[in-house]
Amino acid sequence: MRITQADIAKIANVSQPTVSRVVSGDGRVEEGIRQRVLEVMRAHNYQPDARARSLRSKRAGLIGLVVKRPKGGLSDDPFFASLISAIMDFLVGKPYHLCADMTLDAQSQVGLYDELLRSRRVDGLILVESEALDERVHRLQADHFPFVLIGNPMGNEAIWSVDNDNVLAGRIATQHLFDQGFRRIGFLAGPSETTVTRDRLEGYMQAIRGRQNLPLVWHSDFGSQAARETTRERILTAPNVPDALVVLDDFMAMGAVQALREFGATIPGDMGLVSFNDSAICRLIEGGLSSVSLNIETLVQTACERLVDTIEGREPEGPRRTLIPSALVSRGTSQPREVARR
Amino acid sequence: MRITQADIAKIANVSQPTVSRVVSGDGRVEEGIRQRVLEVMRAHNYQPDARARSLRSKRAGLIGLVVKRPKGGLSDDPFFASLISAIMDFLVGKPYHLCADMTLDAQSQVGLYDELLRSRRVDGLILVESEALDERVHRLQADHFPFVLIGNPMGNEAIWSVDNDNVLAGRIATQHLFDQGFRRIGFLAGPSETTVTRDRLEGYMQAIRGRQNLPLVWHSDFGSQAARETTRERILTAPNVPDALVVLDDFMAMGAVQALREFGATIPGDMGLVSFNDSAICRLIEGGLSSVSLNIETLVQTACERLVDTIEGREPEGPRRTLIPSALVSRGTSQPREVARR
DNA sequence: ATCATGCGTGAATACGAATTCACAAGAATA
DNA sequence: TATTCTTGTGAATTCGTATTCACGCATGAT
Repeated sequence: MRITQADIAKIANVSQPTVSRVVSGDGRVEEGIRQRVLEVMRAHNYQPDARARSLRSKRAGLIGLVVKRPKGGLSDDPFFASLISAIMDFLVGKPYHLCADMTLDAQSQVGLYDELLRSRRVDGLILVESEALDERVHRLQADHFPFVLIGNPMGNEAIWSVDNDNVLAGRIATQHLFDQGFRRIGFLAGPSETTVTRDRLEGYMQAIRGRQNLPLVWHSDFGSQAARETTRERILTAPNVPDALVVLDDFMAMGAVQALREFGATIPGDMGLVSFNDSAICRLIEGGLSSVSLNIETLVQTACERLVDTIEGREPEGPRRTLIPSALVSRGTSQPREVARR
Repeated sequence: MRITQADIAKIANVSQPTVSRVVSGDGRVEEGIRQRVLEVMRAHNYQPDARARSLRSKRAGLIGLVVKRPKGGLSDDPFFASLISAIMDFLVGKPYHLCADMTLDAQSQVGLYDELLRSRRVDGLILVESEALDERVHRLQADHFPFVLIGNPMGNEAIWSVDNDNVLAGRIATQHLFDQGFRRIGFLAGPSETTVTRDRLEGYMQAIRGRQNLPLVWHSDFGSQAARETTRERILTAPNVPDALVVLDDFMAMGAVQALREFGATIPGDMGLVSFNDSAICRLIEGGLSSVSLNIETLVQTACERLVDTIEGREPEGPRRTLIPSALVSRGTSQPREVARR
């Protein structure tokens, strides 16, 4: 049998509301009584019931995270791991817990939407989506439900959203290679329909403007093996082989590294490399892989602060659309050619 | 203003309990009335309130996951990523959501325990801990709270627990190297006080029994760089250099690969390698890194099924302590020496 | 015809805490 | 002394749903 406020009240010879006042720190309780109640609570190891509390006070203390991925599609995704890790970090000590859900298809999306939001299970939602074209978003807006999008809102300025500034990241990566003395810079991209490819490629295009006449772009599937094959069969055999590559992510870059090694090319002597994400694998090769770090902590912190502000009725600071700048971590694969050659 | 069962009842000209019965699928409602109520519910877009429901019916529909890690300590941990991903996979379509929390220290542990369990926020708990010496575990047992441990219960047979069979994994890895023709097999381990090191080392010891007189064990810190230094400075300079290494995890193995390459040694010609976890990085080197796969899906599925059974009042099948067998994924670093040499 | 049975329904209550409201007792003011 | 104004407290109500209980009606058995 559970100890309730009513039980505590009876034992301490006060009324249940008084116990409630003590629990929630309402000042209007005489010090003597307060102490007595606290004592009884401690003695009986009382713990308030979150459900009853939330039913009455309209605060669930839960923040939902919804990710749309195929089954098993998260385990190898370092972005997701960092994301959820950063959210959990952020929430430590705050009066919210993380409620994480995955959906497979549009069908279960809507179900989850009802299940999580309209049933008032969570106070707000973090949506992770590369593009916010979803019907959900409209429903969320129509219902005035607090939510923040991590990803691209497709120009919808009414949505609170946070994203990595992938255009900037692409520019930084390319610019860095120019600065290090590389002159024919190529881009090893992912599938052209993905936002991340589009954005980083856009940054690359901006950076080469005026410095390199011809963009050198190759599209490949994700993953190190696909990138390795593309590098071997299409980049290294191209009529105009670049002297440096911006690669869409660390895994693909590692594939490129393999292909270059097999070919007998030195890095960065024959080919400079910069990739994105700055994941743990960047340190797995001699000298390290230069990579543009995504600053996921800041991204998550910004998103969470916006969301919590919205939930708690404050107007969040800053613009609705926030882009988190990236910073390059320069390692061996982008050292100046002179240095690399001596 | 929210639509409640009472509202629906009034509109459909029935009583609130009848609406409740329709919602929860209680059969004892006349078909005509049921249809009318359903119609009104649809027309007004009714969604039950999870909080009220759970207050009354004692079911939160949440499963808690508690991980003890330092701040930021999850983002680079592929085990954790697979774990949480597998849990989310498992829960898709089931009447439970995942509530994930991280604690930093023993202090916040207890707070979280109160916050999650005793406040009845979650129905059950998944504890991820290498060793269950925690005070929490005793409290969980004392309170008869449904929970399952992922990790080592330290011989406590009263606890439902699931773990990778790391002893078996260590044996498999070592055995495999013997089978491939290696004869002086070393073990590059992590810090000796960690359970994972102890268990896999135990498997190694079992496997070399009778086949190799002397165990060859080196302890190192976690991470590729520490492993690389250990390999370079202590293994490759040892009086008795092994011809193959079992390495505690993929990252450390990649460090060993680096050291071997710098040394000019070929893999597996001069040194065979097998590691553990079978993470994505195994495919980042030419030929691939042989690794013992942990089968986290099965582990998580077993743990979750046990937990859900316990929550729903059924006695879970199988033994309290379950060990999930691992399977070796053989790749280039453990190819037979003859093959490697021709 | 009579009585046990079963079914569908609504009134009432439970779940546990927060909040509203009214009402004491005491202090401060006129 | 009579009248406000505090201040602290408890009775009652609220949140939205599930459950218990009792009642009325119809069915079937006797």
